[in-house]
Amino acid sequence: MSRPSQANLTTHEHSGASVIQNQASSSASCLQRVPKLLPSAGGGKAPPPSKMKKPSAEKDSDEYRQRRERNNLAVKKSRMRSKQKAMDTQQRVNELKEENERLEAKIKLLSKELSVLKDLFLEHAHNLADNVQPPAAPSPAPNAANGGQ
Amino acid sequence: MSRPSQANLTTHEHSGASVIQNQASSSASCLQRVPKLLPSAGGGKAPPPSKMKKPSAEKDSDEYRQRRERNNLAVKKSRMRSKQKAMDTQQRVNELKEENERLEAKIKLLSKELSVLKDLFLEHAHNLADNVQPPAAPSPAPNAANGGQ
DNA sequence: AGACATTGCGCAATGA
DNA sequence: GTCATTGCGCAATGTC
Repeated sequence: MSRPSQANLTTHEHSGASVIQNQASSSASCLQRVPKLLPSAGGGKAPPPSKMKKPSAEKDSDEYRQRRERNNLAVKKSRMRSKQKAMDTQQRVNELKEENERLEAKIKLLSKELSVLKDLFLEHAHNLADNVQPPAAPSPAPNAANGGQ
Repeated sequence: MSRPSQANLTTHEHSGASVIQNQASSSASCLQRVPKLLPSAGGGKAPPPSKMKKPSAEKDSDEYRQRRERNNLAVKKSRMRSKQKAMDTQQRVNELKEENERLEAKIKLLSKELSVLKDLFLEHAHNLADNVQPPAAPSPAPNAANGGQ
């Protein structure tokens, strides 16, 4: 479930080949400059360019390559899960909204039922009061102006 | 207006200096990292490394740099909004859950009320049935009504 | 001590 | 044409 097929990952030509660079094996090959990052700012600091964490070696190392690949996989997985989670959350919102509507409808219905019963009760009470008192003259005033609330 | 203060961006030490790399320095001719991408795979193509979309020029162009910078800003903005949206969605879930609880509590209360009223009704009905059983003589024998004889 | 997971960032392709 | 989105790799960092 977590990993469909990482075999494809290695292939992974997303679109147009873009930066395909292969350091292959032999020959250090140092073409292509990588101007990445900013050209330093004016007022900022002036970090000595001759500073690199990686002493040139390490990068060609097989182990480095392997670590990178593993990390790339991990990153991909993590991002996938992140997206999935987002979608799940969105769906949850929809479900909750639906349930909310259902509950509100139910409340409406119960309220109505309650209102009817209360009215019946009131009517009964009036009838009883009126009937018991004057047995011969039941006043025909069944209903009154009573709001449900 | 697009760049509030790129001075900081350039410096941009979000955590700890990260990848500040400058290709314009002496020494270390070409050890930048470019091994990007994977070593091709089984069915994939074999992209000749000696092929670059960017004829070396273009990249040094001021316009290129400018475009990149602008895109970087756009990317940042987009990602920020994306995260914000995700958080909003999560919060919505919480709100909806709260409201759901509220509604359910209300339903419970209404149901209880309804139940009580119904029970009262049943009780009354039984009483009536017992008392009104004999339609001819429903009155419980008035004590002094006909005692004259 | 290693391995995996997260996160910020830049690049490039694509969408609108 | 510009900006917005998205997939990807890299590196730093966090967690176990």
